[in-house]
Amino acid sequence: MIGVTLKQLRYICALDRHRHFGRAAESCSITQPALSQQIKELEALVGAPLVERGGRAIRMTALGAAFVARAQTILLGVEELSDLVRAAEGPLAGRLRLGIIPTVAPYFLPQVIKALSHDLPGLEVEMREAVTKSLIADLTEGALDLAIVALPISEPSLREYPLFDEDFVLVRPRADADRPVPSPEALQAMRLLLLEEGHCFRDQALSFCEMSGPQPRQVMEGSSLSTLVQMVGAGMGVTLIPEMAVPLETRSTAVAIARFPAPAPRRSIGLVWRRSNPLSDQLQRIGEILRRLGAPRGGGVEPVNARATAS
Amino acid sequence: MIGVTLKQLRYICALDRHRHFGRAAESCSITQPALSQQIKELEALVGAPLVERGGRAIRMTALGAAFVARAQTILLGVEELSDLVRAAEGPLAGRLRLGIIPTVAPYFLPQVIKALSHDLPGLEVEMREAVTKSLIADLTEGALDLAIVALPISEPSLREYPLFDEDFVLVRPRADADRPVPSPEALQAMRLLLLEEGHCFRDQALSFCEMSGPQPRQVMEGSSLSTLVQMVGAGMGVTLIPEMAVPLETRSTAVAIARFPAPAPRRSIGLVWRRSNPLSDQLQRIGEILRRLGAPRGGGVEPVNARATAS
DNA sequence: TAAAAATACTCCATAGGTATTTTAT
DNA sequence: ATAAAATACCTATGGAGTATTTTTA
Repeated sequence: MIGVTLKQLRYICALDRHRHFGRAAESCSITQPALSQQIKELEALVGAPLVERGGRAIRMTALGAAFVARAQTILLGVEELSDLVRAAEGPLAGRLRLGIIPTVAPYFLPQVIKALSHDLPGLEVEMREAVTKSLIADLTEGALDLAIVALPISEPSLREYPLFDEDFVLVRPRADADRPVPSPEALQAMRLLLLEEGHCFRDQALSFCEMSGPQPRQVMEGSSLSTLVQMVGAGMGVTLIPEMAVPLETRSTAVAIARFPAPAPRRSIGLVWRRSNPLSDQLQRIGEILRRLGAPRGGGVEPVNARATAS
Repeated sequence: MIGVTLKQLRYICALDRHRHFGRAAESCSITQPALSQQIKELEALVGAPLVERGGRAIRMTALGAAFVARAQTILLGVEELSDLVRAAEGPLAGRLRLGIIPTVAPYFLPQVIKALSHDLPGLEVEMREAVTKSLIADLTEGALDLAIVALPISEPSLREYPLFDEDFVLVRPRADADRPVPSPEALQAMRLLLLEEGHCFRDQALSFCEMSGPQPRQVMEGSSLSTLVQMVGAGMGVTLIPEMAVPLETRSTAVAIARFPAPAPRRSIGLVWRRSNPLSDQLQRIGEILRRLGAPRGGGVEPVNARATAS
């Protein structure tokens, strides 16, 4: 493929994303004819069409799709060249694109920001909050440098770095505070409030209750832990939240917290990043800094009744 | 690293290889000032020197070396784009750069060439004979598409495809033809003729004799199996050769062949190629074609005394 | 007929060439 | 003193722009 240019690869990838010459061109900050020309040139080099022009909508040919897939990894490699340069500039500095899942963000992020801005003052953190699947996709595509998620991810191209484990606790109406802590089986009979599809925390909670199958259950959905706790306060059911969420979410609501006896449901929170990222060593240093923070304290508002029911 | 071009990556890699602006430029078919310009431009983009200019000899900086390493994998990816296109053109056609180890080449290659030119007439095979280490290096660098070597290689980035296993046989002076076949231990006491360092066959033979350590032994070296057999004929000692070499190497020499009783020393011959090679499926097809050939027959000149001693 | 891509052409940025100077051994 | 790289300057290719035509749903 002598003669291809990185520009051409960028253009065909943009075209693959937008499926539209005009918009793809715009995304590349060039005009539509310029992009058309380069695509045409690329197809001439390849000797075969990469794009199916069909009036309204365009599609990639089979070869085109395969071509784009490879082109993307090449472009990722090129992107990583700049990370290489940054890595050589000594202590991690510049922009860090950090992803974090919604069930961790509000409770852990403040400490993360504080620790990083203290230990790595040259670092400018760019945040993105999204569910695991979306974060992992962004990571592997190079749109993100680092993510805080629940482990394990088990993606060979990604490096995992555990930070801490934490228990889940039960949130129920304050009126139920003195009742015994329900077993997983008992939980199944109660109206369980859960996050909507896509949140890993939802799956973790479900697996604790052994409700992994698609059986119809007394389940309602909320879009944030905060909402769920409010719903519990309104007497709509019970829910699980991670321990780190306790201080923030149970401040002034009519709910009670109860710990489960061992084996309590738990999750492991950690960092993930591309193994191929030249900043890998620096990212591990960030891991060390964050691990030193330990788990966000679930203490503070540690409710008395929790210990009462547990003992 | 917005703004880098593939040309610049090619140039810095050439400079890394040649350590000389003039010759690097020549290898890229441009003039020295043109290359100097592009390197300078690249260093401006990076914001740091990649090359240490030291009058006579130049060196890469630490960053430069790391940069070149990544650049090479990027360029390999680009090379593979053309393989992708070839793969889409249906039956394997065009140039195939095939490597093969010296202890297999003379005995197996004729059949390989014959089979490939029959089944894949569009294929133009480009040969390179070298020891395993060199072939593997060329494979991973993309200078070779496919290699015939002794397995296993155990390189994660390479795919292995076994073709056949074959025994090693003992070659000794014809005068010794009626003696019993020596045990591995007995072999250690004899003067064993071996290939020079680097040939995997040497190591395999040594490991059979359990002479893997660096103990001083009665060992002499030759540079080809043919030479070794001639030396045996001259009464200088004994040697091992793979079964496939028997017909060609023992035609008119005063040597006798003896098979070892089980467990006889063996080797496994197979293909290796880069997993990332887009031609992977086609290369496997080649594997299927070659596997159908079976092991090159050690028959033909199968010596009588071999069976005599074995029974 | 209307939206979208291709074509025609023009321009300018820049990669690369030649000639020369600077540098380091 | 000499080999090697940098600099100066020029040229030409080709990438990108504007204007326009062609295509097809």
